[in-house]
Amino acid sequence: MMKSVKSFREKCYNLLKKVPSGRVTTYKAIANALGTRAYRAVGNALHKNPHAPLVPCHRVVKSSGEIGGFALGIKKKIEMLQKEGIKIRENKIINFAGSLYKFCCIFFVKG
DNA sequence: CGCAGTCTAGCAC
DNA sequence: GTGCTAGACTGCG
Repeated sequence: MMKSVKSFREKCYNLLKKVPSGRVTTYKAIANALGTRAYRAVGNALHKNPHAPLVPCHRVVKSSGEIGGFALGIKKKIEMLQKEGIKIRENKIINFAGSLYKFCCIFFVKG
């Protein structure tokens, strides 16, 4: 069905780009911000992430506080996050709640 | 701990 | 062009 649906993915990347350094977000937050429940679709879009350096897909983690996955490898994702100031133990974020970033502001302020 | 739900992208026919 | 499968998740039992 030739779905010219670039809105979903584009929005995903757009939201992700709004995530500041030293902060992380969850797939749910993105899906929720997009107004959908396709957490997996978000991860899928990020896996194919055409905006690799443009979109910090490594700043996206699971809602459980785990890293989740990464096209280049979980370890790489962790190292990148740690460099940004995020503390990670094994495959889980320590200050997850503290490093977690929400798209609330963009929904209210719509910057 | 395991199953079901939800959406998009890619491959096959 | 249409249909089916897979995938970086989440919530409930």
